[in-house]
Parts: sequence; structure tokens; C-alpha cells
Amino acid sequence: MRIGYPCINRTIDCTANNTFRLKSYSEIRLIDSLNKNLECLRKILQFNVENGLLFFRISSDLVPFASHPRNSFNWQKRFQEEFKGIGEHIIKNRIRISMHPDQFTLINSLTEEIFQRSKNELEYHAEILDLMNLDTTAKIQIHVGGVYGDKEKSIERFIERFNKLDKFVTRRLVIENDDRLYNVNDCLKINSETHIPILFDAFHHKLNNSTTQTTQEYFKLATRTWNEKNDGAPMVDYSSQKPDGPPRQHAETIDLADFGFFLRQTEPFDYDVMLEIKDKEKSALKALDFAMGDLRVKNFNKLASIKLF
DNA sequence: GCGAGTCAAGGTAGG
DNA sequence: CCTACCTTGACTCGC
Repeated sequence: MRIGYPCINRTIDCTANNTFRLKSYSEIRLIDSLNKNLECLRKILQFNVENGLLFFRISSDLVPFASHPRNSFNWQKRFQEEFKGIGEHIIKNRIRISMHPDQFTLINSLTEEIFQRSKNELEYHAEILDLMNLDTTAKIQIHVGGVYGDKEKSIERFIERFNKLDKFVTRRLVIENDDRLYNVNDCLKINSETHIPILFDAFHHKLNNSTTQTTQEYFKLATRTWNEKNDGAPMVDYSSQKPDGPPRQHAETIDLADFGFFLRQTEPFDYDVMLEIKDKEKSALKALDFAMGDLRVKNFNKLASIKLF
């Protein structure tokens, strides 16, 4: 098991998602942001390795306006050495990497234009991971998309569109159950047609499940869609409800009692867990401490003390 | 230097 | 058909 957190580190004084407004777009701004973002990504990964956090989600904002028509700059070529260097450190330290395009990426959209934009956005994500020379265990996670008044048809459309994507994207693509529309059962239907792995989101599952099957059973159904050799250990998203917050809001900091309960529920399995919690690496470190002290967590990937960079 | 308003992209619910 | 809301951080502008 590896433990990780998404995109932002609040301890380090920099972020890997510097951006700007479209109105102020220029090649200079783009290069400047990308320089800062790659430099900061290095620092974050360095911090993570030093602290035993070996799972990380790279921000979709790493390259501002990457798939926007306004941007015709060949950033792939300009920064290929930098990407390659970061990739080498990721591989050397056996860091697990994921990416998560945001809500506007909808491959099952009713309109061809939105599908095309989504396809471009997915290709951008795959390019980043390719430029780093990461194998297919580095994943891109998306939700199934909209329902558009007819879930059956929308699932069919997802499958048709999935089959239109290039191999360099689909080999990295996984789907995640969401909190309102598509639950694990829906994802399983898509998996039976496409063999796309299902990323189990524990919090979303709590908020959106239609049967009496337990978390354990669904966890098992979802995680066994991952092919160990090509996909690596299953990725899992974990978070909990913010106490006294509006429903669905993610907690400010980790609830170790709840996390411990989740670990026990999923005990026999090896997987990598992403903690979607507001205070980011702070909670991830608490969880790491907790898990290392918990003898029941098997296959625990202890800190590799190799120095980065 | 600060706070408020706004930001590429879509969808759903409620009216 | 139209509007509010989802959800988050950070850019940008006006003071």
C-alpha cells in the first residue's frame, strides 16, 4: 500500500498549478508558469519521498491551457528534458502517479464538440505521463459523465466514445464511481464491455449506492477490475464527510477512527490510497503514521530513503 | 497590499 | 426555456 494526496502541498511554499487568465495569455506567461510548475513539482515529489508518501496526483493545471485552441506552443518539445528528468525520479523512487481531468471532460456528451474537446484534454494528460516515460500503471481517472435523461443510452455512448479514443489514452484510463450519477454497479456495466478498470471512491460509494451490498463486496468487485501486470495495484480514493458541513463536503482533516475502519474493511487487499482531504499532506502523514503502526495493513510499502535529485 | 469578484470548459435540479 | 448551484483555489482588479 502506498498513501498519497492530490495536487497541492501546503507545507512547501510553491504550487505546481500556477496559471493566468485567458485574457492575459502569452507565450511568455505560459513558459514562465510551466517553469515554475515543473520546478515545484520536483520539490513536492522530493518532499513526498523524504516523508514516505509514494502516491501523488499531478495537477491538471500543470500546463496552463494545454488543450485550448489558443495555445499552439510546442511545450512538449520545449520542456521534454524537464519532463524526462522528473519521470526518472518518479521511476527510481517507485512513486505511483495519477491524474484527474476535471468535470468538463465528458466523453459521453451529447455533442460531438464537447467529446472532441474532452478527447484533446485526455490526450494532454496522457502526453504528460508519456513524456515522463511512466508505464501504464500511471493512470488518468475520469467520471462516466452526464446522464442526459437516459442512463442506458449514456452508458452506451460512453462505450462508443471510449472505443474512438487512441490507445495511448485508453491504456491509462480508469473510471471512478461518482457521488450522484454513476455508482459502482454502473461502472461495472461499462467494465464488462470495455475492461476499463474501476477506481473505487469510498466516500462517493457511501453517498451513492442503490443496493444493500456492503462496502467490502463493492470494494472487491471494483478492485478486481485492475490487471496487476498492466495496471498495477488498484487505486482507491478515500475521504470522509466534513462534520457539521453540508452533505458531500470533504473533511478538513482526516478522521483516523473512520480511516482505521476503512482499512479493516479492506484488510486482505493491496491497493494505493489517495486521501482527498482538505489539509492534503498533513492528513496523508497522519494516515501514514497510523497505517505503519497498524500491523493489520499488509504489503505496506515502507519509506524508501533514497535521496531525490 | 487587501478584499471581492471572477475564472476555458458542463450538467442537474428546480422553476 | 431560464437561473442557481455544484466546488476550489488562485488570478485580477479596484480601492
